[in-house]
Amino acid sequence: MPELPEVETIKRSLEKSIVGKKITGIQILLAKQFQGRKEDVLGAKITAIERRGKILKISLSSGKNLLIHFKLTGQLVWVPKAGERATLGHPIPFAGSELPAKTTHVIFEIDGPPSPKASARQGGRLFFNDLRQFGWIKVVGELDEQMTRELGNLGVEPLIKEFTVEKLSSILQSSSRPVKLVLMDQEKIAGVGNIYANETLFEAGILPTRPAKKLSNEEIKKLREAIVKVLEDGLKYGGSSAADEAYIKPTGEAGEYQKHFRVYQRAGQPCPRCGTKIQRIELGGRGTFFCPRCQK
DNA sequence: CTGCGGTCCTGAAGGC
DNA sequence: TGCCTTCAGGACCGCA
Repeated sequence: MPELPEVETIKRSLEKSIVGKKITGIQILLAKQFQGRKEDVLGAKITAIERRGKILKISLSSGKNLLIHFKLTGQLVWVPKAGERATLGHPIPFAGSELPAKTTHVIFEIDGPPSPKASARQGGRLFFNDLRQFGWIKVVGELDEQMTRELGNLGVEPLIKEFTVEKLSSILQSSSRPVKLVLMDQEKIAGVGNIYANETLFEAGILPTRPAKKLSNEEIKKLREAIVKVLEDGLKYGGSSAADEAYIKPTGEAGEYQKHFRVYQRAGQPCPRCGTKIQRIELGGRGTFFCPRCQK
């Protein structure tokens, strides 16, 4: 499921392939997943791509932005126009299957400007696929009501310097909820979901059920380092494409971070550190994995 | 503030 | 074989 490292990977990939190009067409195959007016998007140039928490923001020359939330199974796949693909040696689209797929719900047609550089002018199609249909694309203006609703309440970005021990400490001290739920609260820390919360707590040696405000200063310090390390690892491996996950990069390639899971979806298997069986419990309705010996 | 259950949705897995 | 039930999960909503 796209969390911070996955969305950041998507962002970096699309920056290379579609920034500077123009949206020349949109096909909306499932209306509920595209909220806004087509006219605000058609004919606009893509000027920038950013990420805030788990949300992707595509800025347009029209002054509007496309906000995209992938939720559990959303994907963006970029397929350059046939013919030019061979020239670039582009990887296989959509893990080998045909697009549009049954799960394709929105298609953007994108053309590049005249340019001496092949990759800069190459047009193609950007497919928004979403098996579970929980994701969404919203057209919003800078600082408008929708934009504020979606982005305004997000918490601190964990990979910027403002995410200090003091900041994390104040976040944790304000809640008696289990620390894992606080890590996953988007209004506290933006971008951490179930996978990275589980892996982070293993890395820090802290039980997911511990009341947030009861962590010691030493534990808070370790937790901050663990959050940063685990998210950066996720990013290094291009995100995680686990067995039950739909995440792929816009090139159609899988991420590799699932090969480095130490607790997530490893119930019953030995802890990589001490060999004790990894346990699974439910916390806030989510599968929660931990080593009962390494995590205190 | 906190937790709980329901909602959206589909494919996989399990039961018989 | 085939039908039926159960379940996972990000974010949100109503309720206790």
